[in-house]
Amino acid sequence: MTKIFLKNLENVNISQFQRDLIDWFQREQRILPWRENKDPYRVWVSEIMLQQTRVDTVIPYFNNFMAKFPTLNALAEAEEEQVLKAWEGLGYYSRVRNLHKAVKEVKETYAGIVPDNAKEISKLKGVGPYTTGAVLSIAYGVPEPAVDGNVMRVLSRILSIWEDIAKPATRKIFEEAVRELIAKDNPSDFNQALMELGAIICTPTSPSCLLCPVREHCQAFHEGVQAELPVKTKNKKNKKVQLASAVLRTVDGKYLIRKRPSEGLLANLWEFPYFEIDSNYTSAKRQLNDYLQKEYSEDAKLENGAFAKLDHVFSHLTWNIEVYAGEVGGDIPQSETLKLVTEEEMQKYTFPVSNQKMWKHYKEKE
DNA sequence: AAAGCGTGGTT
DNA sequence: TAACCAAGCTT
Repeated sequence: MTKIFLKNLENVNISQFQRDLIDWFQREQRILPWRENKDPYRVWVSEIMLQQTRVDTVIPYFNNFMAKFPTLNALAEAEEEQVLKAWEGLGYYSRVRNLHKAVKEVKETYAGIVPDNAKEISKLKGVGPYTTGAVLSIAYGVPEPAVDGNVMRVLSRILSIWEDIAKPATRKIFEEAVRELIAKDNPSDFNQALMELGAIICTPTSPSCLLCPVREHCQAFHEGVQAELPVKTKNKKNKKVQLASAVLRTVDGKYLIRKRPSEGLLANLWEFPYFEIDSNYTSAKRQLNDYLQKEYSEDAKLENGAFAKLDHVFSHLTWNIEVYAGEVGGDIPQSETLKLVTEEEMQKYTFPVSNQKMWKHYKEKE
């Protein structure tokens, strides 16, 4: 495996490649809020937010997050509830729980200074191989690889590497390639330039090779096979799950919400109670009614038809949800994970987008 | 190694 | 529409 790309590296004029790439980045890079300075905390937060998430989506979240938690210590001292709320709608919520935990660790163990070496920073929760390299190179100028999907795509084309980038083991091949290619005098711009190139020129479909600053170094371009790279095996189909959920209101206008478990899907977020439908049983409404009466209240009463049927697609499964409205008594025993709240109080809690969709339909129905 | 983990945009 | 994607990490 190693020999494949080392052989191809012989075809690259490395110092010229570095100059062409970095010159282009310094000319053409996008103006982004996390590029205002190289505060390691800001770089770190941006890298976590950008995991599997588009730049345009991240920008407003990043600005809001920095306004609320301007420094590492501010985030470390914040309440979990506030931190999760700042992430609401961004997805992959374990990212922010891990970040919060890691920032506390840095405050306690490293006096609030983000470690500047791989050994220490990679031990932090949520900091994997990519984020380690990104923070070290961008914030501290350490020549470490930061191999994300962009970098694998770009280098698979430049070096004509045909390994399957969907396989975890493949990342190491690209890390070794970057170690050979990286500009030791400017690893920050070099790593960012590889990613920027992947984001705006060397795109997954129809790359803009005629605008590419390094096309003369690109073996896939010379062979005309850029459209066939990178090699990436396909994902499996999503599993579909049928759910019935209920917006339950008391006579004095409070709504029943519950907190999800601290691990797994949408951990620690709040939601309207739901139930997974057993298709071998009777109607969804009957099942939901039985479930609600058993779990929460003897007198939960559902309206007749579902007021909404909606699909919510996750990365690995799809919820098909029937949503019912109903009424409950106000004497339900509340706890840390079960509450009756007014519409206004609801704003403090963090809900997944699936729940926000239900609420939107509910309000439109009224 | 492979599966679990969100969301919104594009094709 | 369904599939695929977008600056991955954990278990």
